[in-house]
Amino acid sequence: MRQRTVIPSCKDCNAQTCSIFNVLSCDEQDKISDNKGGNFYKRGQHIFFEGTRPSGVFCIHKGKVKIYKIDHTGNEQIVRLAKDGDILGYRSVVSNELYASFAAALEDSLICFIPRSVFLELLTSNGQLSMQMMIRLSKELKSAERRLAEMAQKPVRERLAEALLVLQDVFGVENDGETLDVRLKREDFAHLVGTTTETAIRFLSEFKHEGLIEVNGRSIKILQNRKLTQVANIYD
Amino acid sequence: MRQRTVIPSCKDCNAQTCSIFNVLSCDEQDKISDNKGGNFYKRGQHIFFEGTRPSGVFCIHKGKVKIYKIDHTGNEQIVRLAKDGDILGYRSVVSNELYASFAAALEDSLICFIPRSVFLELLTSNGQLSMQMMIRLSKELKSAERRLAEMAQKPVRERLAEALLVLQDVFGVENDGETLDVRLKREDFAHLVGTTTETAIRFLSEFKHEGLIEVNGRSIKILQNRKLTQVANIYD
DNA sequence: AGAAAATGCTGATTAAGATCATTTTTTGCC
DNA sequence: GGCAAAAAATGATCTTAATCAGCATTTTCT
Repeated sequence: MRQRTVIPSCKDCNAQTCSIFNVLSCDEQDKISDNKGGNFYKRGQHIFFEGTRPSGVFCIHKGKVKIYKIDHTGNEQIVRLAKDGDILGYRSVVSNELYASFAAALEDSLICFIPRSVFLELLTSNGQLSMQMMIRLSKELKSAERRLAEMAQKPVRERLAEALLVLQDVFGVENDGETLDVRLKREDFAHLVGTTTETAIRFLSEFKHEGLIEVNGRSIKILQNRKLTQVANIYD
Repeated sequence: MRQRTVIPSCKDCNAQTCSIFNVLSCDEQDKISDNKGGNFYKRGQHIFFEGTRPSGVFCIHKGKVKIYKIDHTGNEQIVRLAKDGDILGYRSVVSNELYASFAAALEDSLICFIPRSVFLELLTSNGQLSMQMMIRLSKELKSAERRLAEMAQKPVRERLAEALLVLQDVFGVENDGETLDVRLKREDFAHLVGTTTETAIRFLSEFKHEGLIEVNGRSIKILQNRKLTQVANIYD
């Protein structure tokens, strides 16, 4: 029989320090630890499905996740990315709605699960936590509105350049200081940028030929941060 | 000398009943009334500007507002619409950032102004209000992510059909039960949908010829709700 | 390790929508 | 009410990116 996944306590969780839960008291952390579950998700495995009812929030102990939508023709669009310490599914829990997106692991991930009731109780009892939650939601909203506008205003080449910088920002780089610490399929690049796989491939090659990035299969080095920012037409 | 605009008290505000402030106690309402300002904005007038620091939140007593972004080429994209009872600028106040968008009146509007400190104080002292705020932010985030995906996935025709239904939903209809209770320029339709004015005009004419809508200058009647929903490819 | 399947790449063609140009109509203003 | 300016409408052309097709390479699974 397969061994049960070891679920780390919140107290011992490195991710915790950079999550919105870092404002919790020891007692409150214990409350989560005592009530939470956890699961190991293989790369590609779904964490939740659009249209289903959330029964709690997920907290990524270690891993990388994409949150995405699929339209009626089967076309995918990634709306958010998440990593260690990030929470998933909180939007739907807060507004008491069905999931509006899918979530799937981009790499093997260990993800905890906090029941809805426990999460909501903390949210109503701890003002600091609810403020953190509002700030989190506000920043996500800002990011979503920005992307929504860019989707209409910027051509694919610019959006792809920005996506590379976003990936660098969100997932960081490996020890060499320039290789993106995430390995996406070309398809996922396309779904992130909002284009087709072929077009994503073409512009990635273009960036490679222009010396902006170095490509080695799915591993990508960002060589010219500054220039890529210019290509992306980012001012802020 | 021009007469000072009469600022209505929150207690007498019809809009209040459908705003997130409907959870406030009488004392809390008084606190807002005592500290708030107010202003009359002519159609087209700006309410706030991207890149500036918010010093409070706006609450629409009566009026219609667009929140939009402008890219480096001067192209506009509407990210949100607001009406009586809606709050503006709360996203930036909550996350303590500069405004990420512009806001301008779509019609002559009377808009109150609640200082940042007063708003934040209520938000930290009233758990119900902060929960309302989280729910509001969650729903806006859902809407923004939905639009972001649709921007990538749906052609202009479908997005325009959806925009018409959104306008109906947000601003409602006039007494005849089918004329949209908002008069937008074709340009604004384009900026809402994420296309050019010419393309917006062409598809509006198409809908007119197909008998889905009736157009009379800027006044638009939605004749076939159901069919428009089909054109928009909306399933939910 | 080797086969099957999935992914990546490239070229040719097509389609959607942007851009440009011009005319007509409407709106706002004195 | 009339006039200038703005907005709406329409046609022609151009551009971007999607689609389709075919082959190469990498991954995954046994």
